[in-house]
Amino acid sequence: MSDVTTSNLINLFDDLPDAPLPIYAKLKQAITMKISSGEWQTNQRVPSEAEVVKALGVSRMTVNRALRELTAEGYLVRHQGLGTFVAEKKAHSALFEVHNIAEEVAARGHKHRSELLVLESAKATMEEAMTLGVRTNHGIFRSVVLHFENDLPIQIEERIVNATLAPDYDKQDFAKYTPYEYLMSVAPMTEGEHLVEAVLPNDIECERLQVQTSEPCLQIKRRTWAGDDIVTAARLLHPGSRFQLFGHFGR
Amino acid sequence: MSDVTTSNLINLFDDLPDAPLPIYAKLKQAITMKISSGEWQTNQRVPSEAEVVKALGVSRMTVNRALRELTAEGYLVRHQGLGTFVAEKKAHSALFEVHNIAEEVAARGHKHRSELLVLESAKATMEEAMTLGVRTNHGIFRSVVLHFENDLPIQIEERIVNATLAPDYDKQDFAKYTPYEYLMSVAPMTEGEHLVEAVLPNDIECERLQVQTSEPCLQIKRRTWAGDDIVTAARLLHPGSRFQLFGHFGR
DNA sequence: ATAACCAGCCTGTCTATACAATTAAATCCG
DNA sequence: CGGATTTAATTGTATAGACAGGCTGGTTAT
Repeated sequence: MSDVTTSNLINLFDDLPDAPLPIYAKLKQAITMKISSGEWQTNQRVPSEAEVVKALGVSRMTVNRALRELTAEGYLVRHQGLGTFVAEKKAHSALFEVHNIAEEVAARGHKHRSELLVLESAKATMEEAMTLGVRTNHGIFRSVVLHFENDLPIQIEERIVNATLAPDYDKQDFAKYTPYEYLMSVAPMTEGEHLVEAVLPNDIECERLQVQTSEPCLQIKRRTWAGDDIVTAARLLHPGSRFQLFGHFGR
Repeated sequence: MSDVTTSNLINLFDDLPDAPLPIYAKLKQAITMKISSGEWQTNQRVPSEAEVVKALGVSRMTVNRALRELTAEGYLVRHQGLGTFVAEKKAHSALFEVHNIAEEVAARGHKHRSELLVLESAKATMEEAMTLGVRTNHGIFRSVVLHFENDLPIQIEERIVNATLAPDYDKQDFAKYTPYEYLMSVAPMTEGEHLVEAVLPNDIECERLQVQTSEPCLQIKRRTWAGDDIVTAARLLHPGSRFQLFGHFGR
């Protein structure tokens, strides 16, 4: 882990908009800029509190607050006795939550229905096993459900399910309840991850969603945990012309 | 907003495992327990720093740290001159976290640079005024910035800014700092909303992003509040082949 | 040579004090 | 009565000082 020369300290406050910000905030801003500009690389050591105090003539508690908050925000990592370092990439940055499609449609006051296209019991391929965190040939279920909003296709839901954690998945009536609703009832989903992309649909997907080949679609890949186990992984495909993801943060 | 009796203070430290925790951490734990148990209701006023100091005999800075961190974590809301209150429940509202494209690129260990394409002062059209929640002809700034990751276009950032809230927006050097970084420094962004869609780029956008006309793009529309005012609205366009949104929920 | 020790650096926490900024209520005054 | 002003309460920030605890590297003792 390389060091940071003192020269980097001298201009920490340079070129900052002289907005009426508290000192600790200016310091935070100056440091995040050093990081995002690439001047301070991952795992590189950043100046110690004492060094900043000496260079900038501010109180150690002020420096401490800036570094502590940046650590809480994931920019820095601190080790007692060693120093402060630029953290590894912020993995979980943009976070959002997606609702159950049936709920969403209902919330808009529209009619929801769904068609079950595939429901089978199978053994996990290597790729599926990787996705679910199980061994190859572990028992899984595969399902494909097509969701409609006011009789227009709104989502293709491709899903694989860990059979150990939801053994009765293939006995459900998915015309009545969505797979999501059933899985929520059998396994308390405590954690999840999403991957959102814009993609072009293939021919089968075009037909199912009733869109042109050239129409961009919003694809959401989602994995859901119950405790340490992955319950299910889904790929949700929405026609771009009829679907938006809405999110809200703060208060 | 009702009050909290002093009796609630006396036993703040009771029933806590006497784990070797710092005082501020015990205080945080005691307060979150009061909230999650329902003893302290939403919008209810919680003891002031001075009251806790008097009741528990700890330093005000220690109490301040506990309350400040709980505020950052969304448990409390503080108003200078008024007091500290239990925050609204963090509902199942889909939440995103804002971040900065420059940071993201840097986090991946890649080089970020940006080109300022447009920066102008103007009067809000009716549509822009609606978006920003101001009157037509209210002063705004418009900017278009093209962001690169390792010299490949990764984002077109179209933005309008409320000139009243960020009067020096047009005097910034957006080759050095992103608009996001400047706006964060002048206005504490407390709230925001996102709209994510899959769209096809028009000809100008294709050229700027160096993609084919048929390539789907991920479009994020974002509005950001500081208190009750909308500071800025942005439209972010990413090439679908080079960009994914990643999210994580739960714990 | 090896082990034990220690000095120095660094972060983590706590305290006491001071002043600024904001808000609501109380007070004053015409 | 009503408007302007003052006051008290509360949070926000900054500072100086103190001590604890972890880590590293050099020194000393065996």
